[in-house]
Amino acid sequence: MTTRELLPVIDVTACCSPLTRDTISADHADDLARSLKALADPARLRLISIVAASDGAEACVCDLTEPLGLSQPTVSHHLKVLVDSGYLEREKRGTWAYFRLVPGSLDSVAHLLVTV
Amino acid sequence: MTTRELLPVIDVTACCSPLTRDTISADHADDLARSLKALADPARLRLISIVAASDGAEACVCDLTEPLGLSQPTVSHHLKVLVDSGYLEREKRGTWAYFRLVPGSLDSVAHLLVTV
DNA sequence: TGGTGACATCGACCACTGTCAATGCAACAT
DNA sequence: ATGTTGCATTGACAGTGGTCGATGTCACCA
Repeated sequence: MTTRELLPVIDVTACCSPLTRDTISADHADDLARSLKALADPARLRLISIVAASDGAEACVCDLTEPLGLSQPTVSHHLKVLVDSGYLEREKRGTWAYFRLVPGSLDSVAHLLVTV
Repeated sequence: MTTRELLPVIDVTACCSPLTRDTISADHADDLARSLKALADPARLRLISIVAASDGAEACVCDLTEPLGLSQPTVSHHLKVLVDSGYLEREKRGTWAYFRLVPGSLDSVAHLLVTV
C-alpha cells in the first residue's frame, strides 16, 4: 500500500486532537467563574435557600443570622456578595433590609453551565 | 373586634417571616459548594470546554497547556481538581494521559442549582 | 434630645488557593 | 543502558476569601 509511509506521521501527532467546535472565550470563562464563585459557598447557598423558602419569598438579616450560626457582619458580607452578583436584590423598609431572589438568575447560570 | 389586641404582637414579629418549604441542609450545602468551587475557576472552565470540543471528546495535557497559557504543572493541578470532583475522567494510554468529560456531571450540578 | 435596634463597614487574622520552578516517575526510542 | 518525552508531585510564594469584634450609620421611639 502506498499510504503505508504516511501512517507513522499521523501517529506522531496522534496526541493532539483537533477541535470540532468553538470553545468558551477567556472573557466568558472569567465572567462565568465569577458567577459560580459567588455561589460556591455553603453559607451563601443556604442563604439563597432560606430566602426562597421564606414567606413572601423574602427575608431580612434577622431571619438569616440564627439558622446559619454565623455572626451578623458575616451574614451581611455574604448577602452583599449575592446582591453584587445579581442573585439577590435588597430593599430597605424602615429599619429592616429585605432580600429577595432575582427571578431567573439561578436558571441563567445553570443554563450557561451546560453550554460550556 | 376581639382580635384587635393580637395584631400589635403580630406586628412586632413582622420582620421574621416563617418558612413555607424545606431549606437545603448544611451537609447538602457543603457538598454542592464543593462541586461549584471546582467549577468556579476560569482555567478549569476553559479546560472543560476544550476537552468537550476536542475530536473524540477527549484531550491530553499537551493539547491543553498551550491554549490556556499556563504551565504544565498548573494544568495538571486543575485537571486533578476536575477529576477528583467527578467532572473529568482520566485514562492513561502509553505515554499520554487522556481526559474525557463525565457524561451528565455538568447537567446534574446545574439541576441541583435550580432546586436550591 | 437621647436611646435603642437593625444593618453596613472596617480592620485584622487565618486558612485556602492558584501559580510556577524543580524534581520524580514511567513509558518509549535508540 | 541511556536519553527523551509526557505527566504527576513537591515546595514555596503571593493573592484571595471567610470570619469576627469593633465601630459607624440610619430609622424609630420615648
